[in-house]
Amino acid sequence: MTDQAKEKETRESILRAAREVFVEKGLNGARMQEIANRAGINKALLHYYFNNKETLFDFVFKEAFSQFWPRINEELLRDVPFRSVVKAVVHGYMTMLRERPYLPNFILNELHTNPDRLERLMKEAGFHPEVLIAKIQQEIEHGTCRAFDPREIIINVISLSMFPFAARPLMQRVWFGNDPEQYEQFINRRAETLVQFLDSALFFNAQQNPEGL
Amino acid sequence: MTDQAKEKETRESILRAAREVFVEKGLNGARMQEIANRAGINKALLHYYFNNKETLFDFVFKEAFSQFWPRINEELLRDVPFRSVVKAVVHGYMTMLRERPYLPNFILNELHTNPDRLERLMKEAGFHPEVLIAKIQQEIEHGTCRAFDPREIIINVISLSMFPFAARPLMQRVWFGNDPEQYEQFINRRAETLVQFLDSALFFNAQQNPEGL
DNA sequence: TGTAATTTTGACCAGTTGGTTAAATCAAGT
DNA sequence: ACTTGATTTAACCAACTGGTCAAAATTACA
Repeated sequence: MTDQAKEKETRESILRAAREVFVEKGLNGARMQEIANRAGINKALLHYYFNNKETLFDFVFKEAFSQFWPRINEELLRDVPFRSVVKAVVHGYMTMLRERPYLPNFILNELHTNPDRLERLMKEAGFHPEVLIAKIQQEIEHGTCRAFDPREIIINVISLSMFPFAARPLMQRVWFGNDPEQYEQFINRRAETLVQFLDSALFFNAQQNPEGL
Repeated sequence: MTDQAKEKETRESILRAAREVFVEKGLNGARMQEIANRAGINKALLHYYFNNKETLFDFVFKEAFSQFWPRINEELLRDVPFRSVVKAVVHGYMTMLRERPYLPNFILNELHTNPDRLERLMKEAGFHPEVLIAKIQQEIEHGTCRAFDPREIIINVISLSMFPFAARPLMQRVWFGNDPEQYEQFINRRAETLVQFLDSALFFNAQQNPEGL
């Protein structure tokens, strides 16, 4: 194996291990030793790749944080109705979260512990809601969408998508006797019903399906 | 001052300090020394009142956790329509969360770090959704409420109530230039609009207000 | 006032943690 | 084979952390 390939491989295994441990234990609970162990390397080598804990955490957190806001630019550029945007966003969130179920908890966890990091990352992984808000307002004026504060609509969509993942340990126990499989099925069904729920909440003629998508 | 009064006062100041520090830093990030400092006492005295960190954390967490599930028994016993129950629950949540804005984050934080504690607390601070589910199902059959899985309805109500508090640092920065006052106003307005939102989502004749309450 | 019980304190400790260092190993080019 | 540079390791350390303990201060009460 070449040098570069090996380097990259080690780096990846470190990041994978770091993600695991940070997600499980949080920044403060995570131990560099454990990350090294899971990556199958020495602790000194860990510091060789990432100078210190903060650097490593920052890298992992940044990666996760970049996925927090809905990705909608493409949909918005095309002239689809807001209703289809909602559907696309929800489905996008749900598939993303099925792959990264740890993400909401991870982000909410370290959200208020280090405001400076947040400030910095907010600028880097920018979310520009102006276009989206304008579209919502436009549909409200046009009478298609119910008249809620657009910011609340956006927060509601994010809340409904993320919270069930963040509160999974609780929900899984209450509703499904702590059976992971049943909860996954529940989440799978939810991808559909959530769109219906938001449809009823936001749009006037909520019985039939939206045309696009 | 009598012994008992003083003891109680010290104990309360410890708990107040512990709540602060645990909420800010999490279980692992919290330092017994800092808790002692904020309580204005010695670290040894802290261990005199609470044997160890776990005991203290358990106490604080348990107190918070007991408020997680909606309190609805009284409303349900009276024969009010589900629509009014939703309204009452949302308002109950919002006033509770205005007093304890740290609660969602705090609970979601330590949710998946210690499953055993969760298991124990779930039994103590019991939530018995059977009655509520039955009521929802009944209204669905009666044609008043849209046909969603009752469990999803409950999760949605909790999500919409709690998430904006859990994600406050983010939301406050994105929408309100990190001005706490503006966010509080936003939350205050939300108490009303959230009821409307759920009304549209769940019930068929969603324009006018529900009769009860 | 005297005394037993409780509350508070400062000093201390053993274990852990993030991080360092100097030396050893390895890969690749010449 | 030799040099050069990157990678890996074991041993180590200073700082910190939760927790202890014996003694001092305070309080309750006879």
